[in-house]
Amino acid sequence: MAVTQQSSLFAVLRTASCLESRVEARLADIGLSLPKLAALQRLTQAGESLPLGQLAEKLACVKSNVTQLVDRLEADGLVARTADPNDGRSRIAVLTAAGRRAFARGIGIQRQAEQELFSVLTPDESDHLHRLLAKLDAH
Amino acid sequence: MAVTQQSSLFAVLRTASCLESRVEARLADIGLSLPKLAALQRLTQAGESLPLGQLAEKLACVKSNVTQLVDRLEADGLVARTADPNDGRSRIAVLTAAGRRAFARGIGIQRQAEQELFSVLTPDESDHLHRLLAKLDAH
DNA sequence: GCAGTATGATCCATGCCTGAACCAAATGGC
DNA sequence: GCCATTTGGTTCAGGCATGGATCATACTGC
Repeated sequence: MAVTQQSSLFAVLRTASCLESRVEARLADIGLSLPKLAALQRLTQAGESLPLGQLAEKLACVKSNVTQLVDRLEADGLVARTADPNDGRSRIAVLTAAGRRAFARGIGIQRQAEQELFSVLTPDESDHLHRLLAKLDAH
Repeated sequence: MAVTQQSSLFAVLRTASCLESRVEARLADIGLSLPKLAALQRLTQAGESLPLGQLAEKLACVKSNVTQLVDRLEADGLVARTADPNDGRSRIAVLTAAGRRAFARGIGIQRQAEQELFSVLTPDESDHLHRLLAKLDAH
């Protein structure tokens, strides 16, 4: 008899939160979270510093979120806020030495976890998944 | 040249949050959210009422979360807390008339949104997606 | 029956996210 | 140069999630 197919929407959401929490669990070992790691990554990619507004853009979130995220990262000693010489309103988040180390470790953990979690898929399947997801994202 | 394949992990997470926010946006029109709708659904499925602990189990979340979620639903007038005659510790969440109406409307919106969002996939693609996601979930 | 333990719910602190209100600094038109 | 507007950030209120502490009630062994 036919398999009762569960909601596609919830299938995607469940898988996502499942993957997310497994990666988060590993990152927690070094005091990082996925949002924190993402912020550190953007900063690294941008050459270690970015005005908060641009960081918000790259993280595709609202500015007030970045304010708080950087607050937490600053409390952790991973980034510091500095003044923007060209614009008195702007504040620049810059990676600290500890931030660079945390990012290096975090990105390693993330890649490792990702590889393990997705090792159940063949390269072909992985490709196919990407194509399907891209279709869903479109517009 | 080869396409630089983006992280599979982030591809899944991005698609999920994208789908989620589009459904949430529609639900917001009637004052619901996905977590609230999910709670109403469990209650409906269980015959309109459930002890909070069991609701937490069905929602696969922690009890303290349900306490707050039911607080909000109660404030919205969609559920009410009643005593459990068999157990003085237990509190039972029961759907109100407004809760039944909200669930009926919400589930309609959700199904409609889901259908629209997944209409970009053929039934075959949808099947395949399910299989891939199931593989990722597996243990 | 009475300790001691289990359990159901809540409370509190915290993380992450949003949108609205706000403020100070920059900018553009005149 | 000055005022109105725009822009960068923060603040605040609130939603949703977690884990740990707490409390009252139930249960269990004796």
